[in-house]
Amino acid sequence: MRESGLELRLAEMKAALRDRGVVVTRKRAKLLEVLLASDRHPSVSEIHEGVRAAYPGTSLATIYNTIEILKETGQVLEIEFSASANRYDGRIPVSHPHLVCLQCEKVEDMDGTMDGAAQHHPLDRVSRATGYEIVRLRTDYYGTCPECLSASPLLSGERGCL
Amino acid sequence: MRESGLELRLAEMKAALRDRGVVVTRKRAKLLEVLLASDRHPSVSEIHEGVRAAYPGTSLATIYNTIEILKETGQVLEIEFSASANRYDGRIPVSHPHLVCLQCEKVEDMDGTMDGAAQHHPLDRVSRATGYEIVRLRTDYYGTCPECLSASPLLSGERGCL
DNA sequence: AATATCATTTAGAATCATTCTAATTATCAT
DNA sequence: ATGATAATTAGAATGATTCTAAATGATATT
Repeated sequence: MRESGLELRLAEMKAALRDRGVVVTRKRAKLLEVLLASDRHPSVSEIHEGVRAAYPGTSLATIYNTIEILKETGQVLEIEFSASANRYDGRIPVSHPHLVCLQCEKVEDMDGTMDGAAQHHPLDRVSRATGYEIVRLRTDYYGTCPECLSASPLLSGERGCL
Repeated sequence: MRESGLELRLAEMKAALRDRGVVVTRKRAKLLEVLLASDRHPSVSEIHEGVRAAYPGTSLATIYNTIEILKETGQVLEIEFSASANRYDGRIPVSHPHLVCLQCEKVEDMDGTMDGAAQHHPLDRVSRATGYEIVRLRTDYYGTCPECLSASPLLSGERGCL
């Protein structure tokens, strides 16, 4: 995503918070920046560290609180894991596929050319077909990333820790 | 799935455990039965209750231990949730799409005619395209099931607790 | 049958991410 | 300044899962 895209996205998130009636405090603004700063899909504690770099006193609760508001306003996509911390995508806050490395816990967006799943099964089509009111879709591929594969090729076929 | 299919599946799971070198104790056999008994995708505590109905003294640890072995042998599919207990699919232990109700926490297999995602993106095709060694795929649709919708139609558009 | 061995099972403690709580602090309008 | 409201905090509580060390059970060998 281009720089301008990120700027736009940042403005969008701030606007969404304001519309929601909450103040975009300096800590919250920093949180948004940290969230958008990388494509790493950071966890709450990574975000916490990032915010604390600027505002050392920041509590974990503030991160959780703000993430909760972002979730409620549809401004962040939560990627849940039961065996490790949840990860957050602020750049693209709607359902889209990911690649998850079970060794290093990297979470990547899957290349657009591959992301057929979301296209083939738009939420409303599934809603009509099933009678559910579908609000989101999770499409994630789990395995070992190229870096981890070359770091220890023995990993082939094993299973990881996520 | 027909009764014979379940019997077959049960035998398959027992064989897999024996091949692994672990004993299919009565408690473990009961666990497998409970796991296969419904299409509810039970949680560990539901399984625990089911096993305790037959063997009251059974500890939670036994359920977790055995589920772990089943996971390692590819005999159960773990559907992870961070906000509530994981759910387990012993009937179809390979990646396939689910419908998840955010209100009542029901987890259903998605009808075969809809499950295009797994077909369109076989794991090895994604592996080739990404350089990952993909071992499984998660494709789950989240929303409100028809029963919950008719129970309280106001739910439309809200978000749930999962 | 007695014993040694090894897997299984157990209760409870430990862990860890997340949520909750109650008190404090900051902000803003009057 | 004052009062009201929101934001933030530290720490406790929660809940699913994992770990631990001891107890039990089954099996094979003698």
